Amino acid sequence: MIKRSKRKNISFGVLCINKGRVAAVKKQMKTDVVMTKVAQTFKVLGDLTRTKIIFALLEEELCVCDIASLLGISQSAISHQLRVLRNMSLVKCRKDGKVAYYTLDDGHINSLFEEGLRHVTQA
Amino acid sequence: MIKRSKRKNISFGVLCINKGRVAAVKKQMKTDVVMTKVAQTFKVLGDLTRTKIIFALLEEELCVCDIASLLGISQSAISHQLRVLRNMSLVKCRKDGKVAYYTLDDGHINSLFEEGLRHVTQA
DNA sequence: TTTATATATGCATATATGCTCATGCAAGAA
DNA sequence: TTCTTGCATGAGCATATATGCATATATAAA
Repeated sequence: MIKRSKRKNISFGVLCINKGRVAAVKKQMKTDVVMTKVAQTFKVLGDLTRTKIIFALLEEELCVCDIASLLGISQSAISHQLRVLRNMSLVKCRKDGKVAYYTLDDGHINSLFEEGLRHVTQA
Repeated sequence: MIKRSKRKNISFGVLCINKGRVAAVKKQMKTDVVMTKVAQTFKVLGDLTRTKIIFALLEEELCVCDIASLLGISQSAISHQLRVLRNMSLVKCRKDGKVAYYTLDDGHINSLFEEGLRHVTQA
């Protein structure tokens, strides 16, 4: 049996192999706040239901039951996800009587989403 | 007490309020396969550790322990995440002896990532 | 008023996810 | 050969997440 107790995380003792490169990257690295926001933005777009909602709202202003009908997903599920998108300020809501109409609330989402589509549909 | 048993999902019976809009969106809607790929791509980018890895590799070719050192995250965690990125063909690996060097394996990721950064750092 | 409808939301739950720990494995050093 | 090193990976755990159910809320109709 090989004893492993000696090594553990010596790589953290050595730190890294290419110190120059690591230092260079460290200089360019954004703050944790910025990186967290970037990750959060991608994460919100990283769910099939929300992806479809965004795509739909890219085309038309729709109410909750429209979206539910379009995607074949329960009103509850859509409502829950719309809240997530609202909290991220990606969609906004307009009330017309009992009906809640949703639209995109972020110009950048278009280009971001289309960039994602382009990535997937490339050769 | 109000009885709710009568209604349930009548909204699915009615289907939707704006049939025209829904039909229009349906025409434009991509296939589930495409939408799933889009969502998966965003999901992979939607984790802080992976976001940082991508950013780092945008700047330099790095080995596993470089990345671990740079981000202050264990070698194991980095390795696990690199596998995720490998499985999505977002990074590729070059072996130099015991050392595994990683680079980005997808030109589109640059623009996608920078679009995300732009989204976050806007006013 | 009472009833119906469109949406929102708290709770429970099943599944997914990210990390640590331990260890496997391959390449080089001793 | 044996030991060390850099990386990969499976198991287990703790947290996160997406959805269904039941119900609350608000608006409108009857």
